[in-house]
Amino acid sequence: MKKYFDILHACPLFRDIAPQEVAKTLECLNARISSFDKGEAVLSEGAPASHVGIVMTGRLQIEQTDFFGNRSMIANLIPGELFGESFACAGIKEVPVTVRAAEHAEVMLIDCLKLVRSCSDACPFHQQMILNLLQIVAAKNLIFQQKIEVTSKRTTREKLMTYLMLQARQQGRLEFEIPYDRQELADYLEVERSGLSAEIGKLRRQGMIEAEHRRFKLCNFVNHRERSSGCFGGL
Amino acid sequence: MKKYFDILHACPLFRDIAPQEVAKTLECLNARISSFDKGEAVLSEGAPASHVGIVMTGRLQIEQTDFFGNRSMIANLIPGELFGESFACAGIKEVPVTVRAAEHAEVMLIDCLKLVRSCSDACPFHQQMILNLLQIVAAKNLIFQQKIEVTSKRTTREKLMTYLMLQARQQGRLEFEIPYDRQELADYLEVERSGLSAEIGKLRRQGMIEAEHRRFKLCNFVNHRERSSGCFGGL
DNA sequence: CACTCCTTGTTGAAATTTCAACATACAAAA
DNA sequence: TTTTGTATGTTGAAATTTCAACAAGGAGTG
Repeated sequence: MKKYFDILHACPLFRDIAPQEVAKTLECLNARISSFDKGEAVLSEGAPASHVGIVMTGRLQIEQTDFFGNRSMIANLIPGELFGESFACAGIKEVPVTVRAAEHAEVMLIDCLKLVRSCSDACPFHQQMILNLLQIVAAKNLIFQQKIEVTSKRTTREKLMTYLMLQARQQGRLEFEIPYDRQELADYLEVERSGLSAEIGKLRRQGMIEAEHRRFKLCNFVNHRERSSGCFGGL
Repeated sequence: MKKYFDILHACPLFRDIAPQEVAKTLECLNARISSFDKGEAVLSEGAPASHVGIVMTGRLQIEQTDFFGNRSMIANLIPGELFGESFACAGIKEVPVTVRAAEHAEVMLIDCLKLVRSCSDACPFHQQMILNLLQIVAAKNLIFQQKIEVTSKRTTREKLMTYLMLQARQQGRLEFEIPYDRQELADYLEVERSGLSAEIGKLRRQGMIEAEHRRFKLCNFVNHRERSSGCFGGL
């Protein structure tokens, strides 16, 4: 039981809610924990999008099936992670994905309507959770926006450079580590791993970057600024 | 003055707030309207991300400048549209973009902190606006997710088919109209217009779709289901 | 050490996309 | 009517990506 509270406490949905108040909050929200066997659907495509879920133990996968019947994996969820919040908050009727237990898993489900409508005694945790939810969804938004900015570039080289520059900006240094290995980076950039390796090699040979494993360093990367300054109206 | 209220009333941020209460809400939020000349920056890159903006008149553009100094246009905002909400709600310090008036424009700016912290007399509009904001941000999330699903496909053909199938699903029919002309569709799919036209022609000749202007019809598209059923564990 | 597994880099051919250019159709304007 | 402009389709060459296959270098294991 303790371990549940540890996970909740680390979960951004419960940020700034005092540990001793979590239990009360859960009661107020009528949160319940359900168990799922490996392969079992936690949420099936077409089911009402009414709940926010939190992985407590085990591992879940979000899948989507296209018109051809091809199933593709969208995300992999580990304990502490949230799912379904965008669907529930956006007010759509049915979830367009299936969430499945990749191994035996326990999941906490919270009715989003309950969360969103203030309870009768207007408890303050409630309000805090709504703000947390807003923060979480907005942050995810920025992550998506950034991914789109990167992957909208047409060539592997441009995608890679855009990604590296964003990382440098975010980490505030020209030398930094990325959270992906080569295959994962290729997946993120939506390009072929071999082509990515080739492009990294090319940039390295041109002296624009240093790269080994997850550590990158940008060299002759930054001094090209202002190239297009004064180009107003052209956009 | 009346026209401002018309725009606000149509703005999703003020959904379910009675027209006669809007003025009071604005006062409570200390909302103010500012004017900007053409080319002037409404929000400059690096400025604190504290406000949500609503375009009242004119037109704004969201720009981003990369490390090379290349400026690229991210969005085009017309009256009634919101901007800055993801940055403000996600709690990041500085906006990573510049919002600029593309023509003379009036903008309403609302301090997100004021919006998010309940006011002293806990007015109910307040709460409704937070929920509206949550709904808006979550809906944008789904739009991004969908765009990523489409553009993550590797070929023009796959991108196009994925997009058309999603449209068909959303509109609930196999014959439907899309909101883009060819150039705009190519931009959305992140492909070349000429290549897109070629691919549409190919699909048409193969009898899989009918297409003229913005009207599409999917024909031998749907019966390929279940091809990969039973492929568990392979994902 | 030998062996396996895994990550990364490399390579060349095939497939695909981009790019530039032009053809056609249609609508609006003169 | 002619003219102009815009949207769309088409084409071929150049550039790029994908694909399949293999090589090299660790890390871990027996």
